[in-house]
Amino acid sequence: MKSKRQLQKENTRKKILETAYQIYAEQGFSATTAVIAKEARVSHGTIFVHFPSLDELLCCLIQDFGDVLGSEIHRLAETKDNIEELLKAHLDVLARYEKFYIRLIAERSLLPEEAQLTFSNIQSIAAYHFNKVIERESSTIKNLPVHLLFNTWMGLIHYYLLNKDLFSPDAPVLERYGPELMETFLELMKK
Amino acid sequence: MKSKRQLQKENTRKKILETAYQIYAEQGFSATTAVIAKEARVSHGTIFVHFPSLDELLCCLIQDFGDVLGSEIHRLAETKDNIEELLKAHLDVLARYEKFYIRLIAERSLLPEEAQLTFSNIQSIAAYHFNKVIERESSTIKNLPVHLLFNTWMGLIHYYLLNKDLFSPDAPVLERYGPELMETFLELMKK
Amino acid sequence: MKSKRQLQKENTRKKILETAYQIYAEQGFSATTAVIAKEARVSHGTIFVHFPSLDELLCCLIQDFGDVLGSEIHRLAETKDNIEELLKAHLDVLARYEKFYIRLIAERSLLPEEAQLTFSNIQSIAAYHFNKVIERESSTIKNLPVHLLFNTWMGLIHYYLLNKDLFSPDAPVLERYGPELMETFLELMKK
Amino acid sequence: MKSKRQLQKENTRKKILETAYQIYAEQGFSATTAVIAKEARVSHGTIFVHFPSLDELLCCLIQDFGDVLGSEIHRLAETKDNIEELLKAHLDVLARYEKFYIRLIAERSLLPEEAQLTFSNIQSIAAYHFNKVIERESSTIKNLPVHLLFNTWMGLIHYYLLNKDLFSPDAPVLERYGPELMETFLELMKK
DNA sequence: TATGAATGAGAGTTCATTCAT
DNA sequence: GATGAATGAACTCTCATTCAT
Repeated sequence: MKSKRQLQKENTRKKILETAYQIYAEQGFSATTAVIAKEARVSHGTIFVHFPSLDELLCCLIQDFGDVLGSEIHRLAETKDNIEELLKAHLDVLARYEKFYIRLIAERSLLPEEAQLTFSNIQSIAAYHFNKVIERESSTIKNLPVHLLFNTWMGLIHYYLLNKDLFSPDAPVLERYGPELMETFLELMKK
Repeated sequence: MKSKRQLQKENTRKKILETAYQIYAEQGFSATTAVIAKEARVSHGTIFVHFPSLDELLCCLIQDFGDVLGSEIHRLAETKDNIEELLKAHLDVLARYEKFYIRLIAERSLLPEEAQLTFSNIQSIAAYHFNKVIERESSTIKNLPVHLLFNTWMGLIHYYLLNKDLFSPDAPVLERYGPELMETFLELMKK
Repeated sequence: MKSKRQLQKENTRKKILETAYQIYAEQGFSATTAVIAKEARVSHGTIFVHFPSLDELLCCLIQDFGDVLGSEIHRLAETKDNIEELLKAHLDVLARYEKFYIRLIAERSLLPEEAQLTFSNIQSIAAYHFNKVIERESSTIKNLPVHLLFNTWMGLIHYYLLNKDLFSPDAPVLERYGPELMETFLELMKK
Repeated sequence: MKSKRQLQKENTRKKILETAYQIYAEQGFSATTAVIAKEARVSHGTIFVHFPSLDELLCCLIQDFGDVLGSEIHRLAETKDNIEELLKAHLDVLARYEKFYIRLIAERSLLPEEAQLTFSNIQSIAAYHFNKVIERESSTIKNLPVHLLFNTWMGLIHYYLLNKDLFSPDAPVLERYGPELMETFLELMKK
């Protein structure tokens, strides 16, 4: 059982991470620690009590995000045994975190290297499930290296995410274009 | 006829733009105006004589870049009447400007909104030629909306460009993976 | 008779002072209260339970140090009745606390004024014994005001202590140069 | 011939150094760059236009100071051929820069290492002249290693400088005690 | 036209101190 | 009495922009 103090500390840390998540999703990764602190209603110094540096905060945040995203993809993907459902699940998960995910892929170069790696690892979970399902359905799918199929899929959805302002400035992109993208990709893969 | 002064001025402006292009290609768009001025061998203030603000410089630079890229694509694409050659031409052009182009798509969020739009317009030229060729070859190509085919192609190559550090940290990505990407895409499109 | 709580409290206080002594000896007086607390295995706040402010801690520490040093000098000096043995005793005592003593004279300006005064008072004990012995041996010693002789001696050893990094970066200075300094000083005083 | 711009720049740099000199002399080396900027009537950023970092400012300042002090000592010492005059000259020079010199020897440990070395080198100039004169007068001086004589002298005056608050809180120490110290030291050296 | 020294708002980070637990 | 999370003022340093020359 946790003491009140421990709970409060965890709360503050969580609050900072959640606020950072929102602020970054909204303003991008050039948002300042001062803004995050203000929005989280903690003092500026408090951020550095919980995270020794901005880079550390970013790493933790993205690590956490990666864990959540990865495990959600994993959980949903596990029960899917056809490619269509898998892609749908993938889109569903990304749609839920769309705003932040866009910032992540759009501003990756601003992030500390460690965070970049962390994020890179997320992809491999999706790739793993993709692989598994593709192999099973290989008879109806064009004979191409799996990784190229996967990268085409990733490229397609990232392209729409990165160009959200063109495709769907106000509403979430994946909500609007997800089905279309899926159908396109399925049709392309088909023998 | 231009006075000597005017020529000199144009020269300086050009020098700044060229240097900015190189510096940004090398260091990304967080490079400072001071660095650009130094490398261009002009004073720091001179930059602001020619461009009222950094954002203006970025807009002009990307405008210029867009014009060059657009017209090069246009020039090469005009003579191509099959999809394969067109894609090859597209890759060739992008390969020539790879470093800067990557920065552009990777750090687009750092750019002023106007520059983002400017750049967006570039795509339409490629799209136009893509459209034209696809329609001609529609008999052998899967029956999908052309813009989705185009976006799949763009997504694929952008995905490799954006993840250059993973796919080809040292050598240019398009040089190494271009053919493979093209073949993949052609195979996918095929009926 | 003391309650358990009182004993505990005294213990903690002592622990803090001892740790502070070691940390300051090692790192100088710019060491932070957080470091001291950590090393003393008490919470950061505990320091301020025992000492209302950092300055107060410093004053107590230096007061205590002064008391120990003063009484040690006094104890040893009391039994010495010739100048040579007195100086030797003085050096011996200082050698035992060399590291901290150096910090004290080297970083005196960082200390609260009160601590500076406290420390100043230490000197007078040495001066007192010096005086006494000198007067007894005045026949063989140059006819100079005693305080000037004493200050010359203090100056000489402080000079070596303050420039330890030049004279003896690794080994204790007084161990290495003490005898030499003593001989020099004795020879200088001699008629 | 220098342009107005160059003169102005040099002026600002000089102003910053002079102000830093005064502020440090008055408040010690923990004075902040903001205070120096304010007192020098330049913006805070200007300091970093002229000196890339605080450490660099300190190094330049102490370098400059060392050069001035060293050459003054050298100039005055050159024409002196007896020890008495030499010591008087030494005291005269130090007296002129007393406040800053005290900070330098009192807070040496706060300075960047490079500055510490710079300062150390200053001493050797005094030592050189001391050596030369002592050798000439060796017949009347006690037979002791010259460096020990020199260090005794340095120790003596540094001791009075470092304890200015005890010996002469208001008036300059060397003005008040210089002659006395000199006489004492001469008497001690005498055979 | 070109210069570059000067500006100043704002960045991340540190740390003695407080106070609810 | 002891805790340690939270505070916030103060620190050094950055950089697009200005303007007298």
